[in-house]
Amino acid sequence: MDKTELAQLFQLFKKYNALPVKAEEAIAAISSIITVKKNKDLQPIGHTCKTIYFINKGIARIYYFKDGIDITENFFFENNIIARVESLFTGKPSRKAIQILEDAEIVGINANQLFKLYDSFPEIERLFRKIFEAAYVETVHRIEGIQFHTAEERYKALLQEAPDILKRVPLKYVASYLGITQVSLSRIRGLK
Amino acid sequence: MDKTELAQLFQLFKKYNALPVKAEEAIAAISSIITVKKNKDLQPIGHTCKTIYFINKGIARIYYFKDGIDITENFFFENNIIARVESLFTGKPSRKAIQILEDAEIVGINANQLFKLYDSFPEIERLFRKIFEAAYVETVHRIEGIQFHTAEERYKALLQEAPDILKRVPLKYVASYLGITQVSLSRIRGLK
DNA sequence: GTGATTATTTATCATATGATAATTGAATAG
DNA sequence: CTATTCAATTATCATATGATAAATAATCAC
Repeated sequence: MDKTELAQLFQLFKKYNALPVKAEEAIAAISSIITVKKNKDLQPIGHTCKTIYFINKGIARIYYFKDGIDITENFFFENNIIARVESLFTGKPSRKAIQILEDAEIVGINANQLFKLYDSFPEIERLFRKIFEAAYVETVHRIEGIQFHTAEERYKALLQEAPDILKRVPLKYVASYLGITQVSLSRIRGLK
Repeated sequence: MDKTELAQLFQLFKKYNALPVKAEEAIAAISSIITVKKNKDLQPIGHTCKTIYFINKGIARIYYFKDGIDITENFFFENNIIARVESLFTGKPSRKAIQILEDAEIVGINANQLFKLYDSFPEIERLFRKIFEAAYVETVHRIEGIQFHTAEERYKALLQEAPDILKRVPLKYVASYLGITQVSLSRIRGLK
C-alpha cells in the first residue's frame, strides 16, 4: 500500500506516539484503502470486527437495533479511528454495524496482523494503547453526558461540543444518539 | 512490599497477561497496601489520579456532583482495578472522587512509576493495555444499557447482571448510577 | 439501649418525553 | 421535471419520572 495515501493516518499517529519509518512501513503493508458510498454498511451486524478503520474523508456511525429500532451509538468524522471495540477486543461477533453517512474514503488496517506487529514493534503497541486509552476517556465522558441530564441539556451540549454532527448528519440518527425519539428532538429544537 | 499480600492482584494479572517473576517484583516494589474505613474518600475530587487501585476487600464507588447532586458513576468490588481514567490518561485533575462503601483493603500502584516500567517490561505494558481494553469494553456496554432503556428496564438488568450491587450498596447510590432519583427507584422496586 | 441521624418508602402533583397520526418539506430515481 | 419516497415538524394524548413532602425504617453515636 502506498504510504502517501496514509498521510492523514500517520499525522494522527504523531499526536499519540510517533513511529519510526520501519514501523510505518509495517503498518502500510497491512493497510488498504476503500471507498464506500453513502448509506452503505462498511461492516454488517453479526460480523466479528477484524479491521480497524480510519476515515480519510466522509462520516460514519456505529448503530444497532433494540426491539427493531435503529439506535446510533456513535458518529465518526474525518481523521478518526473507528472500531467496534466490544468485538475487536473480545473476538466475539458484534451486534453493531458501521454505516457510511457521506461518501467516504477509508483506510482499513488488518487487526490480527496489527496485533502481531505489537510483538516486533513495541512502538506500535504503545501507539494503539494510547489511541484506545483516549477513546476510552471519550466514552467515560459520554456516560457523564447521558446520566442525569435531560434531553434538552443533552441536545444543547451537543450543539456546543459537536455542532458538526447536527449540521452534517440526519436528525433521525442524532435523536437515538441522544437517547430520545426523533419527534422529541424536533420538539426540543423548536423551543424558544 | 511483600508479594504475598499481592496474591489476589497477581491472580487477576494471570487472566490478562501472565508476568515473569521479575516483572511481578517490579510491580510489588511500587505498590503499597492501605486500609480505608467505610464512607471515607480514597481520593478526593480535584485530585489528579496518580495511583491505580486494586480492591483486595471491600466496595468502592466513583462519584461526582452535578448541580450539587451526588451522582455515582460506577461501583467496584473485590478483585477489580479502580482508576479515574479520565484523569489518569490525561494528567488533568479529576472532578470525581473514589469513596469506600465497605471497610476496605486496597492495593495502590504508583501510576507514574508503573508507566516507567512499561519501557523495561513490555509484558507489563501489554498487561495494562489489556486490562484497560477490557474496562473500555465494559464502558461501551454500559452506554448501551443506558441509551433508550426505561428506568425499570435498567433496574431489572442490574438485578439480573449485578445483584450484588443491590444487596451491598445503599439504594441512594444505586439510583443515580441508574440515572434516576432515589424516589423513582423505590417506586420501581415496589411494583408488582 | 436511647435518641438522633440517615435511608427508604409512600403519596400527591407537575412535567418531560413517548406514541401515534397528520402535515409539510427535502431528497432521489427515473 | 415530476412522482415517489423519505425526513422533519407539529399536534394531541398517555405515561413514566421528577419534585416535594410526609411517614417509616434502619443505622449510628454516645
